[in-house]
Amino acid sequence: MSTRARPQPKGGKLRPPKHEEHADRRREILEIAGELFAERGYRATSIRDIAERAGLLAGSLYYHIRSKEALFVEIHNTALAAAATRIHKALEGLTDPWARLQAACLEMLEIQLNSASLTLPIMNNLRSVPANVRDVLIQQRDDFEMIFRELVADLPLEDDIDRNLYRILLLSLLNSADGWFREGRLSRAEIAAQILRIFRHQRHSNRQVPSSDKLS
Amino acid sequence: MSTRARPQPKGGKLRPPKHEEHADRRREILEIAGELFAERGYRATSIRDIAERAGLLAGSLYYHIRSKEALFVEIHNTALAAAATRIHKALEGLTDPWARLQAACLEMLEIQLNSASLTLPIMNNLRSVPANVRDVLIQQRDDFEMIFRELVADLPLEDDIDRNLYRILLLSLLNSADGWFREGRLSRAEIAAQILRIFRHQRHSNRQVPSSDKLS
DNA sequence: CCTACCGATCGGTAGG
DNA sequence: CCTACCGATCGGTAGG
Repeated sequence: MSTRARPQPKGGKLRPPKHEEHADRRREILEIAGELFAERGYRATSIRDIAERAGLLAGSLYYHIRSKEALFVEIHNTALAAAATRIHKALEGLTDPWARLQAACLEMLEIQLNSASLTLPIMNNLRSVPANVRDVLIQQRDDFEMIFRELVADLPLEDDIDRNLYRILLLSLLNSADGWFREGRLSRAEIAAQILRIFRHQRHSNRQVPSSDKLS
Repeated sequence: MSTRARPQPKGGKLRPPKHEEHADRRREILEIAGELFAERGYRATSIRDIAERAGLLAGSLYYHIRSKEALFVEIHNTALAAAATRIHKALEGLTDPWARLQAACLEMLEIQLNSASLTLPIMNNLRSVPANVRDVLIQQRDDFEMIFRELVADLPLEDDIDRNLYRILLLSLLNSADGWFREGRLSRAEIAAQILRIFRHQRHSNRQVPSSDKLS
């Protein structure tokens, strides 16, 4: 009777096993919860909001999840992993360090500005999360930042630029994109290009034209 | 009996009038609430938290404030006004556009990283605020951004840099400073200098040497 | 400024 | 997955 509302294929062969159905339902719930957390933040999203959107009652959610905190941590991890995969894919085949950085920035923008799927912008907004949970999340974010650490390490930056701060500032911009982005004026690709125009500093020349500059 | 705990000067002349005492108490409450909002965000700060820190009971707060929302709006306004004043003061006497920008950045950093007084970093963290309140706040923030609009307008930037986005990115960095700043490694002044090193682009030359430049 | 309370909502649980 | 709850906490109010 729990499957009352869902159409069932007649042949037993076509029906997936129970635990698979259950895993699907769980994934569905994670996705819904992810959207809500991304839209409203941790605290402003109630367990009842999630349940309602998933079509069940608040108490029933606990058949699928252990707690609100565990739910959030799992979503955050999934989102980080998905984001890392997307960025790695976006870098495939690119060798020029500036081109690689620009591609990574663009992909980060797409990720942060798309709250539609599990690959979502929860990376900010951590202040609404209980302190104990936040500590776990921040550590996993550090792992994720390794990608950018390597990207920045490859840049031919002037010596007086602190690469650590450079990376932190860049990531801070990208992670808070949904706070400052306004649809319409500039495309995401144009914004990525602009960001790179600002962050692009080379040891000797500032433009593509390698000429006309002398060393320090 | 409401003044029971506070020492009272004997002579009537030394005691401030009732309405002044009351205004003092109110200011005290605003300051306390401001710190809490800055630390925990709007939603995570309860009226009872504020009351406790101020030494009274939750219900009694409503003798001083109209509502939690009104309290937050008032604090936000006060903070923005104080920040604008501080930045204007920091710019006094400076004429070089890059020096002015750097001074403004440093002052913004100091403001954002100091959650001790009413001049505090509430500018971020707006997602935990109810939507209707947020709209009011964002508009007043726009007024505040005018300072940076002018600072950026004065910069001798290359033509292919979008000054609007340039300002938005810079402000986003500064406003989220308490999210990425780590005490210890670099001083605030050093960070401001680094930010300027990144955001400094001139039409023809990239260094301080004023020579060897021709006008466009 | 306190006492004493309101209705609403929260995360979570027991028992089926 | 539902019914029927729990204790805790929320913003806010009445009446003094």
